[in-house]
Amino acid sequence: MRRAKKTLPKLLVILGPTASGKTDLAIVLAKKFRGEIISADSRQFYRGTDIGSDIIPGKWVKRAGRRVYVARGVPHHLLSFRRLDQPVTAAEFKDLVIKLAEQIAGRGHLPILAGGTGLYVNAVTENFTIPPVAPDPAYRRRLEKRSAASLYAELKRKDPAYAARIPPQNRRYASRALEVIHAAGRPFSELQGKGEPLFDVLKIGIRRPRPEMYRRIDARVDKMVKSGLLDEARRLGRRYGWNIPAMTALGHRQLGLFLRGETTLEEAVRLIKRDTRHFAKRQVAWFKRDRKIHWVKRPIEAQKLVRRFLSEN
RNA sequence: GGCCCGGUAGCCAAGCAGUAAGGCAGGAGUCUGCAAAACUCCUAUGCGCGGGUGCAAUUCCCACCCGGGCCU
Repeated sequence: MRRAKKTLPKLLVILGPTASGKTDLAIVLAKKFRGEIISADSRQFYRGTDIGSDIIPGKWVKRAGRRVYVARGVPHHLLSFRRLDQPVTAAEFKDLVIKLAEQIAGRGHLPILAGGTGLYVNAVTENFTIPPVAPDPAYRRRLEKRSAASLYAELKRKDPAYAARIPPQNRRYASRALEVIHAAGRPFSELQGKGEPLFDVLKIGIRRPRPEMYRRIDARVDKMVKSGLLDEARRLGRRYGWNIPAMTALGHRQLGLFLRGETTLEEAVRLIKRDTRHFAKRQVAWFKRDRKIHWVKRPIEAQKLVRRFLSEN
């Protein structure tokens, strides 16, 4: 088992709740260890969301015939590469990261996966076997018309094991399960699994005291608003409407309330802060149960961990 | 000084004799193709204070304290 691990490519993962300083830490480590950063923030994939999803400012440059986004001297991947109305799913993300990490390692660089979308990170690091059933918009639309109770009843009949694991009120989980069962003809729970590890992973998490975390979030929201978040939201709303999944992004969603005249600007900003705090709390809950994460408070601690990680062989 | 209204969790607030709705904030979680999403659970032996009347009071009565309004 230990022998098999040796042959795995190394992958450094930087994670933590929003506004915790992941980006800065990832850059420090990238510079120190010749790394390239892959974003694991599900909102940074989309073009035109620079302010709202806090995409690091940089520029596209040509390097060895490829176009690369370089910020603070470090190559970044999976930023602004997709139209807002063409969602990047967890499954697609997983495949993209595997490919990118391979290429980066091939250049002799260290792939650094940095972001706060726990599910997407785990899809890679835990090598999730995601049931190969693409979202079916027409089918989903049909399910949306039904009550949670009705969806749950059907799920209970077709996949009792999965039904037992979710609350009856969660239509989204029930819907996806039914969608998979509908397409694959097998219970959802039987199609989920984990494969052998694809990478030799070091997970580093940044943790801050709750009050500090909340202060940083409030400050960042104010900064975003000053930087033109409202214009960005208006532009995206005009172009894509307010109903596509990606417009549930923090910031754009709440400013949409204001732009549609449903609330004041002040209230919308308050809601962004509140909802971002709630989000950060959920991220913390997600990461908390991952025993593999090494929690650090300062970059220097992370450096030590990475140095040791890279010298193991 | 007199009269009136109000004082219920950190905040807003319903209840007004039968043993404390709800919302917000806060906390704890769930999580395999929407995840910055969706969803679950927890949070007042207590209703300004002290008496009284009831089998029973946050709910009725008396006095007091505090806030607001009106009057002089």
